[in-house]
Amino acid sequence: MPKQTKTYTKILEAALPLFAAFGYKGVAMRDIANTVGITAAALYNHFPNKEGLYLKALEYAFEAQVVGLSETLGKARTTHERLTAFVGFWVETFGSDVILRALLQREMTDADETRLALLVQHVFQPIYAEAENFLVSLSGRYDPLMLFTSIAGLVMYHFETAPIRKLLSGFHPGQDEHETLIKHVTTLLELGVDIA
Amino acid sequence: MPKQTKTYTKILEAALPLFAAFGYKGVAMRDIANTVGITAAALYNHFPNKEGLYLKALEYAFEAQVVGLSETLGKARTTHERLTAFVGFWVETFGSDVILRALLQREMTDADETRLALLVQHVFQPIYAEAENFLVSLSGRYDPLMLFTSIAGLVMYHFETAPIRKLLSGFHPGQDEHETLIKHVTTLLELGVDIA
DNA sequence: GTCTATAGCCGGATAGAC
DNA sequence: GTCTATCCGGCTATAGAC
Repeated sequence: MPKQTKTYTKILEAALPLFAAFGYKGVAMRDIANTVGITAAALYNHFPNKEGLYLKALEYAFEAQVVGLSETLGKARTTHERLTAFVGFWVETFGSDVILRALLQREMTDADETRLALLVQHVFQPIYAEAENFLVSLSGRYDPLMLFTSIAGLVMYHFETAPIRKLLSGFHPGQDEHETLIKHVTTLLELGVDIA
Repeated sequence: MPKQTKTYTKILEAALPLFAAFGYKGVAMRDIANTVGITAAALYNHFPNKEGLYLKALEYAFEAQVVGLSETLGKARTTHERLTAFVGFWVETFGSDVILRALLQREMTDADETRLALLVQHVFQPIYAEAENFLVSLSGRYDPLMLFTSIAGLVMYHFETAPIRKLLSGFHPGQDEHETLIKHVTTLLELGVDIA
């Protein structure tokens, strides 16, 4: 199983959108092979089995996704800027990459031990580590991990519920624009609901 | 296909935890049948096919889940009490019912048109309709649906990320207690991050 | 490294006896 | 309404030629 062939990468890149859209069981080895332009049997020259292919595809999708957070946080001077940068990071990272977001969502619902560890190692732990100081500096009032989860959830749930909100009575397309979302979340975090 | 037999309900109740845990494709008709104590063929006396069974199971799980929200909101006198009640509603409804939450999560990632409509009709639209006035009264500053999504996300993302957070460095078991979560979310909503 | 062919298994669904 | 038996299609994975 040579790892650095061009085909190897082509397979991963063909597999990712499929797994993201239809899930592990929803994708057949034939589907991936067809997309690449080879037969299913040829896949086994590069990967031991379907499970192995999927795992490598996940790693490939997740690695090097967290670049730039500490830079972005460092550049920002005021707390307001840093908060906006942090919220913006979530919105841009997962708002622009539908595949990454879908994979993440599927992994969270399926909750396989091995793959969750991968997800933590490549995505959540690095982000959390870089953000922890900032989170504490934001407010000593809150548990850092809970605040982390809350900010992430504020952003991510808007994406997760997008197909649902389209059907709700209060929906307006403008709600899904990145700029609007960033502003909404940062304002809510800074000012709260502002009970009179 | 008689609908009111006892077996009919027993099938749905056997199927729901299976679908919640393993997803639509992860559950075989034989699995459901075995759990009930009949054979797979017998299932077709009650449902036209697997898809039909799944749809009825979803309806069964979702209907009458939204009881009590307007009562709860009505009882609360101060805005603080109403906010706590609303957050508490999310936490209790979905925090105590793992199956309901898993089904919801799976439906949101798979995003089938027909089933999303079901979900909106039975779950989200009723809650949103009952909460809209309250949301506007909370703060005129925010778009009601965005605020609705934000509050829901604050709660739900803590549940969704539970398996992940267990592996993160800042984790502490107390973070998963309902009381802690309610307090965290309401405080965050009322006061924000409190930038000095 | 890719192909064709196929083994072997599993899952949905039906037929027909009871 | 449930059973046994079975069909059929789809899927993973392997064997072996090129």
